[in-house]
Amino acid sequence: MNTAQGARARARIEVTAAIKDEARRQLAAEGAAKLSLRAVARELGMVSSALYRYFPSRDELLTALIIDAYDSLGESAERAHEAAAGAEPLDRWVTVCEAVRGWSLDHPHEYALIYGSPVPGYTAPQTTVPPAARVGLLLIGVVRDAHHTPGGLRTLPPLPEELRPEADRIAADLAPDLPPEAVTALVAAWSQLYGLVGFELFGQFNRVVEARAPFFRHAVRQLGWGVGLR
Amino acid sequence: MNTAQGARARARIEVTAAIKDEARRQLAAEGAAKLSLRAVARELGMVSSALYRYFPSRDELLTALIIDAYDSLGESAERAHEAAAGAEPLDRWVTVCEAVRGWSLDHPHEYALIYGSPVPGYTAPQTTVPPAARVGLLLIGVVRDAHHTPGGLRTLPPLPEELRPEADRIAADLAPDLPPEAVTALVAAWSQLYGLVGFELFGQFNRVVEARAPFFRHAVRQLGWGVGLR
DNA sequence: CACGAAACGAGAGCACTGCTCTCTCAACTC
DNA sequence: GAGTTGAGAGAGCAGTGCTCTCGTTTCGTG
Repeated sequence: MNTAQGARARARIEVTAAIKDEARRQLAAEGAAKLSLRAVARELGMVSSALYRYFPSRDELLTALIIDAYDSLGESAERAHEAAAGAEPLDRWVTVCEAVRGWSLDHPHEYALIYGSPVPGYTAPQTTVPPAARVGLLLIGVVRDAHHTPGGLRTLPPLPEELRPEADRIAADLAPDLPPEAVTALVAAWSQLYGLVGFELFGQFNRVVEARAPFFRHAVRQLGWGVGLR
Repeated sequence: MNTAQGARARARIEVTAAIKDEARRQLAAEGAAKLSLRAVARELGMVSSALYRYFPSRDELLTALIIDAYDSLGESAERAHEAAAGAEPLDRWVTVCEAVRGWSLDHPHEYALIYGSPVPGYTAPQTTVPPAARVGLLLIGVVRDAHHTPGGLRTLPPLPEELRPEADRIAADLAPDLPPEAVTALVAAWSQLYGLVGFELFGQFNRVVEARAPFFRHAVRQLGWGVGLR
């Protein structure tokens, strides 16, 4: 049904893609704040106003790039996970984390776009939620696999009283089959993973950590251990 | 010697402060990207070009704000630490972390300025390093105190072979009196703290974590436990 | 004290930005 | 084939960072 679309519709798809490609190029080269609609249009041989036929505003273009970035990151992580299919859960956990780190080092500006400060004045629409969840779901999957495997998860220390209801709620939302202690630890570890990546990427580790890959590997292994993997 | 400075010099100090204050106001209101030199000048009743007598560029203004932000955060954390002087190390650790979170929630745009994506194309000069280190030094201090206290630190799991030299180097740089396992865990925990804060601040926890304070408290307590505190 | 240097503020101007509006022309629909 | 819709061009608006020039004020020094 798509193949014999009108010439108009096909052109629209192509131009839209070309705009995103060029925008991504500029994003990679200069960062989000220097992404200029006019420059994109110029590079594509069009005039800036024509671009508004495809994206109603600069923010909408950025949203499109954000979604693509989440998907690109998610796909990287999922591929790495599949490639490690046979391994121990803890090793798969480390593999996924390293894929996140690798993608981030390869796409620093796109990382900044999705996990750095949200572009000021800009709040991401709901559309971005599912792609954004991919890495998280992957990590949940690793822990769930471990849980349903002989040996299972370590027993984690009990949650403090004040956190029990919240932990039950989070667990019910994300992974009802896992113990609340593990799900809570998982959410924390998920965010902490991005602390590690962000600090490396944004220079906070400069003159502090030199051998970044081994450091990262060790840190995320500890993180995995902390959610109950062995 | 400062009191009888020339009228010119005193005026310069005042105007410089006024510029920073107004810039901070705009930063808090709108975020870094919408901080406009012209708007600052306008608000102060000067013309934009006059502002360049005080800051050679917008980036330099931002740098000044970054340093102030680091200092403001550091001071918050230090004050909280002092207020908890008598407590157990682990409790002091949690207190410092909560002070970081509190300051960040109160100053989201300043947090974004220093720990979010670096303003694109911009790399912070060396001047920012000492203020940026304050929170880190505080955390090191807590762990060091614990180490030199009866009971001391937990014995941490041994480091992997590949990380030993790096861990020794980091420990020698930051805290030669602490075991390398602890210093390595400390650096990781330091970055992970900002993962937790950043995710809360930038909306990644929306519709996932609701009771943020208890969640955070628990997570950083685990973090402290992970560096050897008990 | 007076004079020249330095600091300061104002204003005009440049090149750039996101975005809007109007106009024309080609493609599609009925 | 006529009418509707979508695409691109161009001009224009308000805003940005930054530079340059030009009087004025202040200051250190001869």
